[in-house]
Amino acid sequence: MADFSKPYNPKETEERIYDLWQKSGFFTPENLPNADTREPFSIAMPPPNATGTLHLGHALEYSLQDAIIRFQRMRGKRALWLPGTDHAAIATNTKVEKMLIKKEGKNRHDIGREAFVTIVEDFVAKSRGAMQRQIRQIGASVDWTREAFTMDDQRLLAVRTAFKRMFDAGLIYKGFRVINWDPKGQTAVSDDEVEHKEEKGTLYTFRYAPDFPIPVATTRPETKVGDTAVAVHPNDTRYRQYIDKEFTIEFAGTKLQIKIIADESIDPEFGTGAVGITPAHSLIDADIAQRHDLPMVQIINEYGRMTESAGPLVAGKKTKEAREIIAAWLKERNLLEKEETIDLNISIAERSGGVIEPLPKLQWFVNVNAKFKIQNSKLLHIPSGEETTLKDIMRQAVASGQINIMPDRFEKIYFHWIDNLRDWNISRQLWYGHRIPVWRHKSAKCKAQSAKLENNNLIVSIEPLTHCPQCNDIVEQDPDTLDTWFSSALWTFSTLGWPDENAKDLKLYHPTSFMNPGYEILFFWVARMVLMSGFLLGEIPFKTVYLHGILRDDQGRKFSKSLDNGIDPVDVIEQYGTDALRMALVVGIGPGNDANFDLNKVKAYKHFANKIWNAARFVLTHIEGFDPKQDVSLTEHDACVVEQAHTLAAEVTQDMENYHLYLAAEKLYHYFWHTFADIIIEEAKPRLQSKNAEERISAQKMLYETLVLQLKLLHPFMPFITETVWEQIPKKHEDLLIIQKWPVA
RNA sequence: GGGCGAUUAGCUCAGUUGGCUAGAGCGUCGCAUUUACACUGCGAAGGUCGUAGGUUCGAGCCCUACAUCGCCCACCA
Repeated sequence: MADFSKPYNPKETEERIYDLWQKSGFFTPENLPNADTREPFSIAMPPPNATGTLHLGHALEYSLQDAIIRFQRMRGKRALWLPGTDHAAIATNTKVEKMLIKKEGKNRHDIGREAFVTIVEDFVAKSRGAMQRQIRQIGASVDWTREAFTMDDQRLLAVRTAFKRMFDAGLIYKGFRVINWDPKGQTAVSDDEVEHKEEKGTLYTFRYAPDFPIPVATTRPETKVGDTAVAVHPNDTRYRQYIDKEFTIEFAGTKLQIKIIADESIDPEFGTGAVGITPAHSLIDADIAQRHDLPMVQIINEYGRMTESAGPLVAGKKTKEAREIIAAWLKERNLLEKEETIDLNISIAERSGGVIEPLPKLQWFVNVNAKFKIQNSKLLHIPSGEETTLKDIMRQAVASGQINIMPDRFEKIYFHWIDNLRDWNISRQLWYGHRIPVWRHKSAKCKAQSAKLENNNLIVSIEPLTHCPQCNDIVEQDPDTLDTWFSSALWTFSTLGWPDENAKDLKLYHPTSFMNPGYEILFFWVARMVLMSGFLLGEIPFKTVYLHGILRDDQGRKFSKSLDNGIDPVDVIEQYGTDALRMALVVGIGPGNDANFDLNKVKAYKHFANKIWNAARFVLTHIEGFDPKQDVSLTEHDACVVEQAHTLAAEVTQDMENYHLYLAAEKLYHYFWHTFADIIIEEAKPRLQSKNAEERISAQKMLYETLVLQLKLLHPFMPFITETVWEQIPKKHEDLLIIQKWPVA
């Protein structure tokens, strides 16, 4: 029991209270009173990356989710909050490899796949333990018995099953295409993993040869040894006469075959109105090349060096060196017509920081535009048996209102992303992650190959294979791993028993009720969950998406290692208590808004915790002899006070239901301090001393009731102190506060 | 280039459907004192709600333009 004679000391009580809750079993919804008659309410916790420790952003996320799950639990829902961890393939692979390079001066290729994966797994095991402790400290009422990991056996089965079903439906294919290659991380990345950074660059306007009729402009002269065409607008009168002509050119020590083509996508107003097409090293050029059936010459390799095909002048050189060599070559021959400095955007791999080099490579893709027949659809406007596409599903799920995104403005951003979406590259040349569940024959061709397989010798399988089930030849697994978001996209249902479609959890808790990610992963994760859930289950993964913003430091700067402005939530909790931190992260921070984190705000809520403590102590010492089971009638004044408190309760409930937690919490704070403590208690003091027993008992009951009411209302936000005070209070039943009935129906 | 957000007290920010005499925390200044609580109470100063127009009985909130800051998307070569 806490010592009521001293100021509130969170350290003394928080761990004990968390244990009390956990031992009660109430985090597991089956253990709640009358569990079977309760309506389900579920949240899948966005699994934190297994890359290390939790930061304030996680604390914000869990404070919101815990407030909601506690509210719903008290409201009588069968409340499930399912925790877990994400293996975060690329992030973890990158982080551990960096550590390895720093410590031993070796990269993953130096030590080999098996050794590297072992090191990563050890690292992840340690991180997960630390993160579980931190989640407890935040007070998160998660069901630990259902804890999941994106790489455990159950999730592995889900990933392979999803892959196979998509492959069988023609939605996953292997294709040779120009993709975003990260030379630093030595892997392909998806479009969403590419960031743009503005930089000054040089725009060179030149001719391939003195007699070449059309000048072109480029910021990357080194790629011009890979050009196979020049594209102009079909209506451009300057160049119309050259369309379809072909030129053989000696260029920078190599021979080019340049065809003049007409393409609508060319802007005649920009530059010279003509574009040199490099099919192998530009995603846009690759599209144009495909339309015109142009040949592709790869002149840059995976390490950012020029290949033999680039010609002897630059072969083996780094792209930057080659750029200067070719620019000089042009200058010498008087082919360079103009050099100007312009702003350009360079593409950066978000994890490694490497400069993206578009390269043609064989990769696995999810086809977002392929039509397929959807089975068992519960999606609005997409009936079962109808042809649809993954894009359609993603769009309709939100457009129909079946999924509600908060704040609204992100719906527009979401639609815009979908409209411009290309096929999703899901293969990575990393070693940590779900290996692609495809096996190929080592030697001879299997006679029993499925006609469906567009590549020879491939078998897609849920069970791991050593031999081909048909011809018994030895097979080996595809060396690539899956994009980490492939497994995360299954999260809402892979955690509930899927692929067993009859799993009890899946039927009860899916679609989940609430999803609370940061807006920065709207595309990476939220959209992909809609895609997967739509295709595999024919339903939405969640009903409400509440996007939270980013926390910055007190000067509005991002938290970062280089600024060394990081704040460990555990330190804040040590100093001010969990409840204070939670309030500081909830009050006044609306959905989708970034917020500056100020320790003064936490301090203010620590004071509030103390205020609750003292007010409760006052009430307790002045209601001695009062029995809550006894029926007492209130004076008119006291009845009025209680009624007003209930008006507040109704308002707060409304706010909670609308997920306006930031308003609910602030109202409760304000009421407790400036109405309950400053006015109600002060006015009650003389009556508590009154000789008139009726008046005295009425005042006691009034104080008791309003305090109890507020403890319940505050519990979702400040669970520790409210539960601690609750322990001290005389009550009708000796149950924990965590399962008390919410005071508003 | 396209889209979005922010601009409210010295600082950090709320303000839910237009009703506001514009609020909170911190900070500042006065007063109180063995008080449930100094992690306190009472009170005060401090705002032409970015700028300019408009709609309305009424605008911090709605509309239009502009300015500043920030974010997202996009390989005008």
